[in-house]
Amino acid sequence: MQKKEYTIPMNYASAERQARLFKALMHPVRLQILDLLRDGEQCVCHLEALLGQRQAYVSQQLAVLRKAGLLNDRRDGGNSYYCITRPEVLGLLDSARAIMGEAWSERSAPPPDCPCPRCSPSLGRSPDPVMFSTEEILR
Amino acid sequence: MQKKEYTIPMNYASAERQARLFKALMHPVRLQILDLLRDGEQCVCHLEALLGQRQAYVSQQLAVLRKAGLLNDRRDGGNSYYCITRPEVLGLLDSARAIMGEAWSERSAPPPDCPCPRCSPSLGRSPDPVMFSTEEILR
DNA sequence: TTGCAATATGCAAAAAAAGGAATATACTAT
DNA sequence: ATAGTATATTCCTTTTTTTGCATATTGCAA
Repeated sequence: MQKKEYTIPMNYASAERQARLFKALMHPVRLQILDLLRDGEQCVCHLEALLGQRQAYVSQQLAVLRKAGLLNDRRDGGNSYYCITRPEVLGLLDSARAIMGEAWSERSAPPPDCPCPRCSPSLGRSPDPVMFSTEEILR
Repeated sequence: MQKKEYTIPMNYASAERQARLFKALMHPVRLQILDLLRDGEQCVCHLEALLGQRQAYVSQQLAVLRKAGLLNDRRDGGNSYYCITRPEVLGLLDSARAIMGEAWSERSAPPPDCPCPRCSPSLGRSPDPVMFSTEEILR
């Protein structure tokens, strides 16, 4: 008779480390954010516009992802740009979609109304049609 | 000048569906359970022994995974056996491990002290060395 | 400096998840 | 039926997350 082998559970520390990753991914808006960063970095105002969420809210979710080590941020003047540090996580999203079924909608749309210099070099912050001088507004 | 394409976020419903999956995976003990089920179904008492956790606790975590659609249960006499319904989730665990680094320990160990018929056909419930008749115990 | 825009952070109430304990259910054997 | 074993579920308390709101910070321009 052959010696029987018994499986032992993966150690708790490893399980916790993995759980931390999934914990970062367990939030719909955070998943949307990661998905939006697929093709490269985006500035916060852009994400805000695309998601239609309050600024502080988006910033909070970004912070969660950043603290989990999934995002890097880069400051450029007034704007900050976030990008994915571990592109492998995108594979997790794809697997999740495959497992839970149902593809998501098309991935192209009309331009969001986002003021960041990259999105709207003309519109944006830069020239900013001045209609009143500070003095006029303050009367 | 080329028409610029804009990415839209995956719809919230999809994101929520995926989030539900990750939510089920965000718990260390649940990950340990899934890992123990890699090589096929196991009975609850077995899992209990391997994890060193209370029965009710293990049962609760199994229920979470079952309700998330990740586990199937099969009743056989007094015991119930759980198995993974979507083997693809194991890929998620592997990816998570790869992303979070650090391999887990060896996967073989001495037999757990588990009473289920499969583990210990001799030991187990079945023969059960009878030392007293019911009458004797009840006096 | 002052003011404004972009972004981040702190705080508190509400919601959700975790974990313990008791109890319920289902089978088996007597 | 009765008792015992294996497993599931319910209830309750504690801990974490979530999320809105206010405020702080940073950079830039007037």
